[in-house]
Amino acid sequence: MAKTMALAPRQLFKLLFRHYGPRRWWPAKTRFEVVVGAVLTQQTSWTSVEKAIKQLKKRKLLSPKKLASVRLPSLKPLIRCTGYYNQKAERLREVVRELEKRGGLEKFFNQPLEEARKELLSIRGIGPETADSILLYAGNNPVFVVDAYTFRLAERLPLENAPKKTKYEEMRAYFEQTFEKLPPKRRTKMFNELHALIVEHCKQVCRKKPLCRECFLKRKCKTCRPQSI
DNA sequence: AACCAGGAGAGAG
DNA sequence: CTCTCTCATGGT
Repeated sequence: MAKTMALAPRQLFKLLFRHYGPRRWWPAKTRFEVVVGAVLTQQTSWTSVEKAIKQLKKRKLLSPKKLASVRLPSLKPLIRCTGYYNQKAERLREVVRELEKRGGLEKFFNQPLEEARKELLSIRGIGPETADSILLYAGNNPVFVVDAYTFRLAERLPLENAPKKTKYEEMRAYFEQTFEKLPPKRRTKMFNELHALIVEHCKQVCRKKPLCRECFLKRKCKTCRPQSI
């Protein structure tokens, strides 16, 4: 009976946090690095992005000014390891240019949240997930980031009353609503951890260490089934 | 050796 | 609005 019960987002957070502990995201030193990483990590593993970031640092290109004016032939080989490097080189530079045009990140986040989101989404190379990643992890705004893992988890757990796949905005609203009574600072911290926890969990259960539903819920199960969450 | 990775954009219907 | 294709390298 208990194993067919749908889970609420709060419970999900509790279980994941208890199991994995704080994630300390985003793995970057500056807000600008968050932006660069957010673009490069699209459909790509983070380890590849780390290599690319390292390369950019080595070439002293990891700054708004430099990246805004770099020539594509110089940029492409450095981020080649992240895949889609032709697109990403062009789009990454464009993203940096657009943000510089608006006076830099400091000034950019000094505006209403919805305005910032709208502007981010208007830039080529920034879709909903990347925009929200930047808003949350670079701007410390109380925004929940939805990714492919989130949809998968919501469907397979399942999460109670969760929206269907492909409905990004609905899923984001679903998570944000469940914590709406908390103060903004607290929400920011929650969303920061929850998204990172979902990523960590799915990376493990979907590839390396299969963890069945029983394990997930109770952390003690002798009959792990193949269908991991 | 297939399959997936912390997506996004463009085009078709 | 909802599919479907494309972009591409790197790890399991």
